[in-house]
Amino acid sequence: MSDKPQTRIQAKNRAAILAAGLDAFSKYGFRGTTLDQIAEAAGLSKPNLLYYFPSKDAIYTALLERLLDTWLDPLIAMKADGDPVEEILAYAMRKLEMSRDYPRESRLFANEILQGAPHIAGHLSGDLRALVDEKAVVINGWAAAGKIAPVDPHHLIFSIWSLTQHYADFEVQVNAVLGREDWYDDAGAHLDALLRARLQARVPG
Amino acid sequence: MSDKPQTRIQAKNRAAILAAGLDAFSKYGFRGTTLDQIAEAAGLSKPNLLYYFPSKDAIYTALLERLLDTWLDPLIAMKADGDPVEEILAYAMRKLEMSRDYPRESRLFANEILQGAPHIAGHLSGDLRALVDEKAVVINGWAAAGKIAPVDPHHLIFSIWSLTQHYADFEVQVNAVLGREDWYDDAGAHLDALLRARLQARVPG
DNA sequence: CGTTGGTTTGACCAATTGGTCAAATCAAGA
DNA sequence: TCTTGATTTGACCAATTGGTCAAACCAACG
Repeated sequence: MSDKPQTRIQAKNRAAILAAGLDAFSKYGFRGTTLDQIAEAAGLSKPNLLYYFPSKDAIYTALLERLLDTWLDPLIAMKADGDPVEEILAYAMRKLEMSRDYPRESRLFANEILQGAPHIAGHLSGDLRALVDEKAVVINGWAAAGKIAPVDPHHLIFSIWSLTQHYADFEVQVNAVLGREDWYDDAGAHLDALLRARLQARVPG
Repeated sequence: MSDKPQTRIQAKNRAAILAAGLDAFSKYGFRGTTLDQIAEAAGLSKPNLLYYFPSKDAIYTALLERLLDTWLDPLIAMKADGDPVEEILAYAMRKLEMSRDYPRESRLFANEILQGAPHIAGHLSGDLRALVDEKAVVINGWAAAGKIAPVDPHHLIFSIWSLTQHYADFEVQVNAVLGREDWYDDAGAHLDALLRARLQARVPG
């Protein structure tokens, strides 16, 4: 994927288009987003927008690829040779940070999955599955060594995904129910206690 | 809300439209769904569809209202006079059952929230918030009485929402990562262990 | 059988959709 | 300054969108 040299104008406009596209696609999904919408938010005319990206699909695909490129980094960073509980907790906290710092990316991903993952189905059953399986082995090893309580590693990972992404994807609901928007620290503390209790549950016998 | 008398044909066609609409809206959201799409799936012509519902919005609204009508039932059913841990666990299991039995409804809700909850914002900060606050008092009471470990009740409820709805909203991803589709029982066992560990965590001191 | 009210449809509409294209404009280096 | 290539735009297009309407159809009851 060699980055072709870009003029300043290209860099600026492509960035503006991707930013506008992320805003729109993350809210309305691929089909619910229009080129005019993106063009206006990016401050460009529609033909001008299509000068930088050949099609609506190209914008969407570019955003998804950029996302997938970093989406798995927090899980990749969970290392077998660290302290098990702290490694898992640190992973959960990194995911929670991503929900705070990149909520639109999280919602873009959620939208894509809701629609049946038409653009990234292969990625899910390929890269993603392989990575999760690999980390499941690590978690199973920790459990076998008595470092954490026995746990289904796949569902543990699903739990971390759901608990953290919820704060980005359902942000509107969280804000409405809590009546405020400064709940991030509370969420982190709650998540920490929840996972810690499960991982350190005394094994009966 | 008096149900007007309906002919058999009306009942059948309205049901077919709502079913088709649920399919489409839950995948593609409001803006990403077309009337032609719904009409074809319902086996009706577009003008015929519009004979039963005055607009696309009316179909969507009808679905949302039908959903909200039962969406909170599991939480409402959580009673203060039961055994705390079992009440909370039973609530989580009811939500998980809803993810299994009504995944499209869950995705419809998720789509609405992702788009910023334009149709149900009032409901979120009204009914929903009131109900959650009410149950938070109950949970706080259980904690104060030493029946469960101290826990942030709002975030505990968010956790149950996210953990359970994840299996409906991200079903495609779960299937892809696990490589199979018969994971419901495992999910239930995992959820049970996770919440139980947290609720029964020994209070230090 | 005829009528009446519920049901269905083909034709149609204005607005919007994703996308094209040639012409015009602009920026910057020779 | 002139030129060249990058950038921008107005005009345009076919297809699709949500929605309308009058006419036709149909089921059932008197």
